[in-house]
Amino acid sequence: MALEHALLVSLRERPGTGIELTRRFDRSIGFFWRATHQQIYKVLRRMEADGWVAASAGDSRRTERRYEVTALGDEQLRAWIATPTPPVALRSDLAVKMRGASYGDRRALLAHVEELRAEHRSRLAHFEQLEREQFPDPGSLTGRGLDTWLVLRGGIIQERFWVQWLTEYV
Amino acid sequence: MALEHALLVSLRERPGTGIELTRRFDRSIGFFWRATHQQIYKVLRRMEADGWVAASAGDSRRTERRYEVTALGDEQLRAWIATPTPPVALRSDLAVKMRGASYGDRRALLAHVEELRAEHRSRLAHFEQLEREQFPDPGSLTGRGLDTWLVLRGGIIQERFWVQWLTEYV
DNA sequence: CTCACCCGTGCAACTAGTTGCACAAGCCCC
DNA sequence: GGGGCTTGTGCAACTAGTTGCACGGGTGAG
Repeated sequence: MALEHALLVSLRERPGTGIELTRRFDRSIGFFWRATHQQIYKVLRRMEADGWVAASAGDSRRTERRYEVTALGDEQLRAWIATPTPPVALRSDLAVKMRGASYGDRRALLAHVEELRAEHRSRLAHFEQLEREQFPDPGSLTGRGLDTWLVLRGGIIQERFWVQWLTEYV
Repeated sequence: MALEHALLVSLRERPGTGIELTRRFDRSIGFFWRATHQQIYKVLRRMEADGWVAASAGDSRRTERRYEVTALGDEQLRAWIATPTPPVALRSDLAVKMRGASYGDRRALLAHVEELRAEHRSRLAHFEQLEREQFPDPGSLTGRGLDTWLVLRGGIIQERFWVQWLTEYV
């Protein structure tokens, strides 16, 4: 149920249209919450109906709708952030395959693991580069900048988890 | 779509009833794929209809149904393990909350993070104990034992990821 | 100018998973 | 040996997310 709230966070930072939100999700929050544009449009409509966000006509096209957070939406976000979060487990097809390797083609699985490891390596490198470029001095951060950095750190550490695990595997 | 296949893996190791599978999911595979008993019963019925598994009457109660993998199910599992796996991202409410901390009660969030960190710490300790007890000499493992150990390693490394990240946070 | 293509929005149908509850069989205690 | 409790199976209703497609309004090439 976090998609609504992820959208609220994004819209609090800056109002935007459906497609803009979709693109913002390709970075930062998107490390930890992925969504298709269809899902985002659907949820935005519902949030509008519930009064969490308000839409205004955009300027570039007739059909464009620019959303911003209402007072109610703000309150909802605040309340949600205050509720405790149960720890969620990662769902990984790959882990299931590893566990069942005896019942399939072990050699082929190893090749896939190798590929995935390369992919995670390059994502890790990408994230680390982002960190160097955008947060050269993390010690001085506060407020939203700090929050963004901490989530990026989560992305980096997560990629390290993958690289380390898959390296043990191969 | 991995639940079917996770059940196949579990049933290949040993035939079992719905409730037994539910309990097996509380460990090992369950680190990476959690499911409620309702979901498991539903999927077992579908798999039976599709001919992936066969049910026989259990001994302890009239209604008990003991499932085992058919030749077709085995083939499906083998084929699935051979298909490449797209990398899936972790979905984390907590990350969204961290990212939106400016718009809520930062102090309360920190307290929750602290709690979750303690929980991950204790799970990590539990997993490490399992490893010591059940795999005193990992170097000598092969086949299914090796697979089980490697997945447990994934669970351990994942918990370390959480502890590390949340420690950076607080 | 206009036609072909692209882009942003969105609907429809489907699948996966969750929540809440029901029911029957065994068990356990008096 | 009967009444309440627990356990295993499962249905029903709902929510979240995915996949595939449609449509209308620009935009740019000829």
